[in-house]
Amino acid sequence: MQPQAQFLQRLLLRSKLTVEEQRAILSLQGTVQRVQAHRDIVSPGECVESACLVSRGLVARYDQMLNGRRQLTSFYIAGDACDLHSVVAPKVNWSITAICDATVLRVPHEQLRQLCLRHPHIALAFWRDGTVDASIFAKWIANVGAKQAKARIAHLFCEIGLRSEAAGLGSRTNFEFMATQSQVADATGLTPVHVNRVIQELRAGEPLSFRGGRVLIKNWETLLAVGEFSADYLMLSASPDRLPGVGGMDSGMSFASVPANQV
Amino acid sequence: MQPQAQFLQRLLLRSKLTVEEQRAILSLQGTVQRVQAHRDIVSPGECVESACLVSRGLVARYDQMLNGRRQLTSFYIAGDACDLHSVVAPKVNWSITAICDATVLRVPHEQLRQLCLRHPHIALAFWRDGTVDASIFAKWIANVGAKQAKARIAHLFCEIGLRSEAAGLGSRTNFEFMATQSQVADATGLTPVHVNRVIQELRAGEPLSFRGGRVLIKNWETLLAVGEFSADYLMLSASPDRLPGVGGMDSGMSFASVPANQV
DNA sequence: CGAGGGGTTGATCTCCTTCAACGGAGGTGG
DNA sequence: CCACCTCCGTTGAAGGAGATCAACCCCTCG
Repeated sequence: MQPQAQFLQRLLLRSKLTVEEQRAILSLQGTVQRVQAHRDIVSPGECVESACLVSRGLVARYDQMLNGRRQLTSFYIAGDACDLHSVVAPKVNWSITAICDATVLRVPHEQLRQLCLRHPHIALAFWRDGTVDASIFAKWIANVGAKQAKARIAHLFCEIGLRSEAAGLGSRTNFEFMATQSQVADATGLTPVHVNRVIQELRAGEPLSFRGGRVLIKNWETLLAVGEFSADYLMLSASPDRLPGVGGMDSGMSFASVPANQV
Repeated sequence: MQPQAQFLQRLLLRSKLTVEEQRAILSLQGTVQRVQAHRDIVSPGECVESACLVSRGLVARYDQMLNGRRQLTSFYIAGDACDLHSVVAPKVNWSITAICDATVLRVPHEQLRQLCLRHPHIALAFWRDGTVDASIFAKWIANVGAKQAKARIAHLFCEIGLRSEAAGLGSRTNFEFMATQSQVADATGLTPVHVNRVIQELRAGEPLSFRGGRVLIKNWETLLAVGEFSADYLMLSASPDRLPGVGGMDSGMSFASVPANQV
């Protein structure tokens, strides 16, 4: 599937868009960029001029401390835009890196701007998307700030599982997660050594296995409980949303899904 | 100053708006609500129908764990909208609470929607505002996940200081912060006892005093260093932004500041 | 074959928590 | 006006979750 279609699919999870709006998104032009594992896509201080749509692989945003310690603040899987907010705030002060070999589509801001100004509902969909991001950030604060190691790690796996499923990349109990234990440590604010021990506990206590970039959750309910996980913050369940138009209803508009090849 | 004007002022820190757009924001109608300290304004599971502009006092968003522990995920001071994203995502799954006695203006989503659809640049300003929020969230993850207690607390004080200054509520080294040590603990993922000890260290080591809801920073540079604080993530320094219009430039538009009383 | 990255294990250390108690300020009611 | 309560800040002692340090193994890859 082409990256634009992946991205559209993701937007449609939460936003209702007309056929015309969908076409506009599908017809975005960008340059495909392959990124090696551990290479940074964006670095602090940059003023970026394009946004990145992840089309393959795993990408993460992180902050680096002076002592070298790094803290991942979010993961982005295929279909996610790791950078969309850069349209309204192009100056970044964090890094985005490829966790494993990845492919991204770089879409110039110029085009996204046009989209936003021509199609207000697309701007709102982008904003909504950013809101989900923020909601995940907030949950991570709670995760890292107020939970024990085992719960943090369990929570992370639950999140990635559900997001992968929603993105059509697997099921919540069996999905690819190309991160090392060390990267999980960076995401959960723990050390690799301790992550290792906890993952062994989780393996022993049945709920999951994590090996070679694949997560297999044997007992979803247990893992939910261990991670104190509640899915609402991902905003996946609600039906896609759209603000009622100014003049009244959206009568006469079509919201059918546009097949990806129809561009 | 009326809350709408405070809010506008905040938006103008980062977004450039025409006189007309500014007027539209100033003419928002809402209901003023006084909230006692420790009372919740929004609770998880709610589907809110209005957004809250903080006009006086201190407000915070938090998550509650099953064991009763709570994690604050952000503070909102006068002028901030603690809830703006609810326009595009009205279902909330966290709480918003008044840290001290506070006054908020509740603006119905209906009006904000109208604003967004009639004035695309306002939608973008709102999105930009949400992006700042997200940026702060991300920084908090790094703060809580990768720093020691002293640095976390120092960082928090730096942030609130700068934000207060930007909002015209004091200077970065002398500002009101009506939180208890216990609430600082909830924000930094520490225990009240430990926060107390660390604050004493900070007092002894000169950089700051924090008593009776007022922070006095005696040595800003030291505090920055201790907290490993870098202000860019607040997006305060850059000049206000505006996407270039579709047709071309913004020729003929006025971006002068509208006096608050001129509505 | 050697190098390097990732996973695993054990021993030790430490930052922070937990538990428990006390003092002071402010508010309330007798 | 004082007794009383509650919330907040403060202090001490003990305990624990996780960090740190240092190996070692396995696999892949050049």
